[in-house]
Amino acid sequence: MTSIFQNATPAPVNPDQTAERLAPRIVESEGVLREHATPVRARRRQRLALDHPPSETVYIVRSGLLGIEALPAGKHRQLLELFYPGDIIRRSQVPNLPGTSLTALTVSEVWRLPARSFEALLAANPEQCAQAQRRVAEQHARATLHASIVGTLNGDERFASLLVELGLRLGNAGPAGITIDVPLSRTDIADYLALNPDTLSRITSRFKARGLLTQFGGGNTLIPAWDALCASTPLAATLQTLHAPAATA
Amino acid sequence: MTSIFQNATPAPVNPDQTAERLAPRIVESEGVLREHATPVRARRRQRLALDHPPSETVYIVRSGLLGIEALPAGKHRQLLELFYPGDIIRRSQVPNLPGTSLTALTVSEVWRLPARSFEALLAANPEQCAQAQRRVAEQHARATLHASIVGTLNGDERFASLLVELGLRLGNAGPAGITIDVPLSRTDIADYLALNPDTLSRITSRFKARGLLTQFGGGNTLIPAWDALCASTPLAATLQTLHAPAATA
DNA sequence: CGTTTCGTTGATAGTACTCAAGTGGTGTGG
DNA sequence: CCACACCACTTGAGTACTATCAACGAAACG
Repeated sequence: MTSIFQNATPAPVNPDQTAERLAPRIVESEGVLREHATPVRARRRQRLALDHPPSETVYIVRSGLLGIEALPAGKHRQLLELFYPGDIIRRSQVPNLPGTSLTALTVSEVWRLPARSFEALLAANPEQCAQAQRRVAEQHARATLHASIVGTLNGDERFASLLVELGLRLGNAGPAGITIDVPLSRTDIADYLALNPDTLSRITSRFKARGLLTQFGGGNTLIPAWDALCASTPLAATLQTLHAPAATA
Repeated sequence: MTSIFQNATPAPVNPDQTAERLAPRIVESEGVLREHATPVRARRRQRLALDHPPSETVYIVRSGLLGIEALPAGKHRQLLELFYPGDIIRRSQVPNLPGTSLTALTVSEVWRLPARSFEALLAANPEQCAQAQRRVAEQHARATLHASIVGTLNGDERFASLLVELGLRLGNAGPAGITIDVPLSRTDIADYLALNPDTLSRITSRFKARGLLTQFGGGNTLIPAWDALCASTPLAATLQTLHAPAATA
């Protein structure tokens, strides 16, 4: 049991620290991209166009949370992937599934620029080229981890993994525990974890009964015992490396 | 039913065409990378070192088939991802799961070079920088698609999807149908599709009974009815866009 | 205040996992 | 050449988990 906690120290940050840790990344990006990118604000549930390669568009997330959704024929909606500030999004990164779209899950701000411009800018700036490669590699690792989560974990473990991810990304440490303003609806969570909404409801009920979770109105969630939550998923340590503040610096 | 076949034309190629379509990609890579990369030949089941960022290594697949495997605590081995010729592999692309390793699934040839060198070369060559970005984006799409397959499809559909993928990548068109020399063992396939080996055995028996599959010794597989196989997975059209010869040119 | 939507919960069915026994092929040693 | 052990694959029976369907309750909205 101690092995899990070694690397999975509960390190959600307060808003001030969040702003602080985003600073260096934003400064680096601003230098070259700011002049050529178009700032775009998206409201909740707004879809952003995902064009195909000839006129491909690149998005860079500045704030908020976005996701890729798909609508397989005759099946439920899927939430394939989540994007956080700093992430790079382009059409060719996404499989050509029916109903694929990029959707803002919260009020978000992104930079938009043509793929050709993006590539030209990176080619002209070695430092930023390497940085973009590392960023895309990190996103790839997250996509692979998600496949692993959905493929091998049961419902409870999947949900615990998502809570750990959101806690590390969006959590605020408070006196009673970690508070998360979860930007995903029940349906979103179910679609992301490849679970039925009914099954997810049972899982949340179980978590509440076990004291792992307390819910307020409007998606506000309190996690009283972070360590106990981390112990509920075998991948807490791995999530820590990909979602903890230090990993994105 | 016709909608599936519109884009999923059975287009496995014969060896000659395979060599032909790989040509342009290899030529482009050779120019800059060849001088700085170390050619490495790996035998079947050989593991390649995956170092962490400070001394990170980049591999570029030249021939063969490789995979990322992980050994979650108390669970079965997982095959997280498959890599084909032209793919780019580095440690930071892979989640930090226990027992993570890069393994050659067939006799393979790769180019190895330090991440710093790789980044420097891309920074110096705009054309190759853009090419590498497109390649990594394509790999990302495949990883996301795999998560979708494992998350929403049942056992039969998952297996059919893998057969379509391998048929498009490795298949040879013959008089009796498409022949595939499957380089994966039963265990490999089960671990890749997040299925139990027993369950996979039942699935293959079902496929044989339905006339979708004929097996010879040593992994040689014949698919008599490609269209029927494509109709067995809802993602045939999507697989086509990511694995058909035209997609990798 | 009625209507709609979302979340919850129970009963049931379908799917895959687990364990166990049986089968076939391969390699080794007598 | 045969006997044996060993391994991978197959197949059956029981179990666990999740999906599905339906009913109910609560909150949001007109």
